[in-house]
Amino acid sequence: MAKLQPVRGTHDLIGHEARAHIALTEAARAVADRYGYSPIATPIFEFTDVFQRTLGDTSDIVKKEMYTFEDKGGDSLTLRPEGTAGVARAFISGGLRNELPLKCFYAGPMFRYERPQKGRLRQFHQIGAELIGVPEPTGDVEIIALGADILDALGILTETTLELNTLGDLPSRLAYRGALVDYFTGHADALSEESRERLTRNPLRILDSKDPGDRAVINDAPVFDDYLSGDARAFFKSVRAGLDTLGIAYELNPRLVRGLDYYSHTAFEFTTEALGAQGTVLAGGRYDGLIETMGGPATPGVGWAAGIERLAMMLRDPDVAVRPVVLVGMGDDGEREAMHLARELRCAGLTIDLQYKGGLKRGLRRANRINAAAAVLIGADELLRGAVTVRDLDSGEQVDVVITDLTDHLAAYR
RNA sequence: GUGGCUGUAGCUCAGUUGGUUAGAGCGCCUGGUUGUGGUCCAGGAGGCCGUGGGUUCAAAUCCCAUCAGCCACCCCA
Repeated sequence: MAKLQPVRGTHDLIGHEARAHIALTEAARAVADRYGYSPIATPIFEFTDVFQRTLGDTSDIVKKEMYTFEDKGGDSLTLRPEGTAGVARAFISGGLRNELPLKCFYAGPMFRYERPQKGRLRQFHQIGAELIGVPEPTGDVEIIALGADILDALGILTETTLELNTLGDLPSRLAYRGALVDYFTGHADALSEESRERLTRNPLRILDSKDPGDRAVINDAPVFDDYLSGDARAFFKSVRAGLDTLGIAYELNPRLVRGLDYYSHTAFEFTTEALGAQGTVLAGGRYDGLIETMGGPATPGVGWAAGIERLAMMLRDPDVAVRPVVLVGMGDDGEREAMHLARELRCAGLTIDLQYKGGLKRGLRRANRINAAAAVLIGADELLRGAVTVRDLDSGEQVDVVITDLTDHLAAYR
């Protein structure tokens, strides 16, 4: 802490950046509203157990990325690294089992102790949606459609690719996992060091390895399709058919593996080339076993999360801030009247920027800088007549306006 | 957590083989216009050269450490 600087991997949101985040979140929320998804806000920290148990002891998040600390009461707490576990916990502790299906949308900060780089921060923000209590593939289709429509509302759907895979049901996955471990163990000496580690942690990940040596071994590895149960295969087929019906394009990616243990069946990611190494923009899947694992009633769920910073990087200058009208008062009487009028006009729904101090020149210069549409000049001459001067800052034209007509006159600038 | 690149004014950057008061553009402030912006002209403020240590008569420049940013890996949003 030599100099006053933000904690590594955190970032201040200032000005148009802050505005862009809010606009983006609200645009997404509006789409979620139309899908009937209600807002939910869970705490940004939970008992460590909530994440440890649900994400799986072998996941990177639990192993090295959690912000965990002990509070003054001696409880181990963790800043949430993702949103689903908290929602699931709220579902259980709030006794919402009679409210099914539960459809919710959230937005807020997440925390992961990672090495930061572009598109990856220690505190970042996500929007997310969860659909709890719907075991049918229709639920998967809806949740994916919601994600696609939000990306579309933001104008970036066409720059993304929807990748789709199935992780099968639990029996299928365990059988396949076992087959993979057997196979790769037999070829362990040919595997990279990293993949040998993955063998115990998450064997499915080996399939996604970029190591050339690994690729050769992977080519002859068992194929998941051979281990998929009939039910799991039928489920996946329904999901694909639903997406086809809605005209949502996707690419099958058999190597798409989710990092968190609680996923099953459908896994999907909207990815882009535009963001470098961090290509995943919106990702999720089905988590049928999660709530039961946490000690709740067996309840299926499906959902996704998207990184707001990553989405924001894909938007092109969405600065659509309203152009204000600037009020410039001159002299004591003028400044007092400006303050008074500012409040009246704001209450009337206009966006008003009050010039607090300084003369006309400075007021106009500042008006120009903040891209104001018009300036209202309030000085002694005008006040004697009960009027003000309204200057259009684009044309430079000025007109005298009686104060009682000002609100109506400025309607053109709202 | 691993490897590579980078760090000079609010921003983008220049700074010659180490050499005396560290520069430019943009932005900001003031004046030219005691009540009229954007253009133009003149002037001004603003830098412990990321931080700490070392080498040297002398360090923005060389060495080490550290912090931060970027890129790749890992992983993920």
